Amino acid sequence: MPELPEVHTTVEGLKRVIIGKTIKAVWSDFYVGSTYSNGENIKNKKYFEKFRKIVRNAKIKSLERRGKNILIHLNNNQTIIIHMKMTGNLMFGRHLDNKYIHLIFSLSNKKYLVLSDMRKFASVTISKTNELHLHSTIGKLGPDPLDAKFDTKKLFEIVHNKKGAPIKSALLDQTAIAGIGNIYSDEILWQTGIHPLSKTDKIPGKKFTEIFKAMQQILRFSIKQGGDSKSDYRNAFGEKGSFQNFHKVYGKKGQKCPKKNCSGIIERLVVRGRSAHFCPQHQIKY
DNA sequence: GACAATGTTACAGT
DNA sequence: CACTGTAACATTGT
Repeated sequence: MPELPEVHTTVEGLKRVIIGKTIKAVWSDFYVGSTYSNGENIKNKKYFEKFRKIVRNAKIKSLERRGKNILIHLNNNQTIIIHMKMTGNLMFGRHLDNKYIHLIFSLSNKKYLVLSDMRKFASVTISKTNELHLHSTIGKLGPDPLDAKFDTKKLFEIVHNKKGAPIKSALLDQTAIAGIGNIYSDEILWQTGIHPLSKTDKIPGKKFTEIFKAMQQILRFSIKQGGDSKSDYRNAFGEKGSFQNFHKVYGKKGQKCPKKNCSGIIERLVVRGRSAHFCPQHQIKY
């Protein structure tokens, strides 16, 4: 599913083809049959009509990723905010070959920007560009794991201070660190030998150097692979990524731990309602 | 027809 | 108050 590397890949792909284009028309059936009729989201028909008026004839100025959100900045001080959630895919010019498309922007070059979403969990909202910091989710996002200003010290301050919380939950908390989801949190903890239920304030300080390194290395490696397509992820051009071929623990329940000289069998447990995959042999519970 | 999938949030609990 | 855990919700394929 789209986490930081997948959203990054989508945004970089779209940058190449939609910047400078004008949005000529917008179509959506997201609100059809939706129970979300009062939401601040285009699943609410009234909100969609307002959204359509604002974006029509606006020019796409730039694109940006914040956490797992795609921001499309327009030239009228408005920014479209798209969160793909589990099965969303934002793609360029593929509106005819997919029955899960629920949002279409017609662009000035006769091409299309489309949002495909089998589960229809995606959210699409709009905000004034200079008021993004007030947006309900964007405004609360923690620092980005790949931000040049982010370092081990900051990671320690943020995560170690979440007293009592399991490390798995802390990594998934978008207000703490923005962009890590279930796949990458499992992989980071496997790599660093930390049990997902370890309390953040019990993990030794020096371990955070390892966590920081693993976090950046794994995310960067996945970006190089074009993201993870174990689930439904496709990039802006409908292509799969290949990080799923390098999973060490995610989705590997019952299999032998791939760490050298480790004989553990991968287990799965539920933390904060989410599945956590780990090796009970080499991942230590602090 | 129950269940699973995951990010987010409302709410209950410590 | 500050913080965490839990349940529920969005929806549909299996």
